[in-house]
Amino acid sequence: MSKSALHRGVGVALWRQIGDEIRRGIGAGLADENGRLPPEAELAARFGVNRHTVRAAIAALIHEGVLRSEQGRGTYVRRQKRLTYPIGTRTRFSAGLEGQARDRQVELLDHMKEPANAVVAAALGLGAGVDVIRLEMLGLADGVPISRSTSWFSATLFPDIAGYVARTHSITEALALSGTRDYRRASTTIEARHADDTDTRDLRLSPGAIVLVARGVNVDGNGKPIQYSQTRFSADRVELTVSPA
Amino acid sequence: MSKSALHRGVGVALWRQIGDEIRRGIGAGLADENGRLPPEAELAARFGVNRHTVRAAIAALIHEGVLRSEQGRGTYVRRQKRLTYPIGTRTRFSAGLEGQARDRQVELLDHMKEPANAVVAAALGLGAGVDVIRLEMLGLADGVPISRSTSWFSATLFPDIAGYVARTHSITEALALSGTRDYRRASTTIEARHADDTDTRDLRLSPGAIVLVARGVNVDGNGKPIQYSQTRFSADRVELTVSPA
DNA sequence: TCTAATTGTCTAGATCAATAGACAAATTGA
DNA sequence: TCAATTTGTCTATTGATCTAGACAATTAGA
Repeated sequence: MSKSALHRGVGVALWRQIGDEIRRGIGAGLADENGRLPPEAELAARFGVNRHTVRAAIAALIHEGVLRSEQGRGTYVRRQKRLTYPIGTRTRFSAGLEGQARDRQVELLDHMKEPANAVVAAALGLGAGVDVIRLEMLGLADGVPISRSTSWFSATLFPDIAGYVARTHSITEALALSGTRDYRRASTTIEARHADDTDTRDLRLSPGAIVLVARGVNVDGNGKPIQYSQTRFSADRVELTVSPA
Repeated sequence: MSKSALHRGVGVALWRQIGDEIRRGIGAGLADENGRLPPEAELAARFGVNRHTVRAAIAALIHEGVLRSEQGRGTYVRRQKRLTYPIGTRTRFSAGLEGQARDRQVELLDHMKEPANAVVAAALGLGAGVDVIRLEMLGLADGVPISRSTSWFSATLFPDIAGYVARTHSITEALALSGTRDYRRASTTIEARHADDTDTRDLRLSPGAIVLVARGVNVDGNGKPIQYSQTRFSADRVELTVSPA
């Protein structure tokens, strides 16, 4: 839409700005039909910088897993399109990405029982300090980390949720095994911020990258809150769709 | 939640990382009840950098209008809380921010008639190349730019929309004057990216800042598309809430 | 009024970012 | 096989960023 120029002396190195620009350009026709980027010399001319500066940008994107380059041939994009993740009343990780990635999977990184803090207690409608179970999860599409979420469940109602998730790799199935066959999204809040340490590690991002943060509550058929979760998405790999009804 | 450490040699200057960190810390208890930040020396110690580096970060935030500092007294936050902007079927700019800001206003920056491109035509259900009216608008809360939007309307159905918006400073009223008394949001897509030139100028951001981009279609009572819009929010000043139903 | 706390300004040196140029190494197609 | 294209590596130089230290200016409180 607007051709964002580079800014010097604003605390962001040119190679990083160019890297962000290239990432954005991918999917907007920067690469050709084979996913091949223009040669370094041409990019340098287009951005009005030295080739070494473009090379630094490309090196960073290669490190992130966005690009891959071959001597004598050129530099190629690893994945062309951004995923679209639906946010609606009936969001399920795997079903939402169907048709966009061959392999979709939820991995349980960690789980623990802990007393609910004020926010979690309020969201789940529990008294403060009541025991809840916290799950740390990673969502993957074709082996690439897409989302990193933290969820809380009542320890009384879902004592075995962690085991079920570990076994089935699915929240929907784990809830079904716990006796909750249906659930829906009651509310979602979305914000954006720079990636922090946890994000860069788990989502394989570089510092300065953007994460979308979605916080929300899932309720059962009777409207009773069963899950509070906070999910971080890589803004480079995902966009969110708010589906009506 | 996680104490994000600083990263050296990653293309983002320390003073900018610290600036982002301070911005995030505001509203998470970094400033005291009077909006006063810890002294520079303490911040420098906390981040493990020289005081001059913290000063560079603060200088940038002062330039952005986030902070204000007084010699001998300390450094203060200008606005403590982030606004919450609701995204739902019945989103209206002014009503959505009611109670969060005293003064809310929509300003028409520019308008023109132009042939619809493929995306706009598809969204509005028009043939490609049919004339549409494009409005460039700025949303303000208490004089601070909050959102920057571009909207398209059918030129046949809403020939005078620009004049009505300029006069009433309200989309809802301009549509009513055009004969459309009710409308609702059919779909919204949300993504996050770094601010580009237009964003930094109109929303008074610094490069490297984050914008939330919401794209969506409003339809009238019969489900007929009447407005396609693309709105950019400053992620530092706004969070989005997805309201159900 | 004096002192402590705090922000503002200056100087000097060390490290990182960007430019410039040259040439090597690999690939492709004539 | 040869030439053109493209990525990979090296050296050297200039400007931006970060550190270190010292001291001035302003404010608030004892």
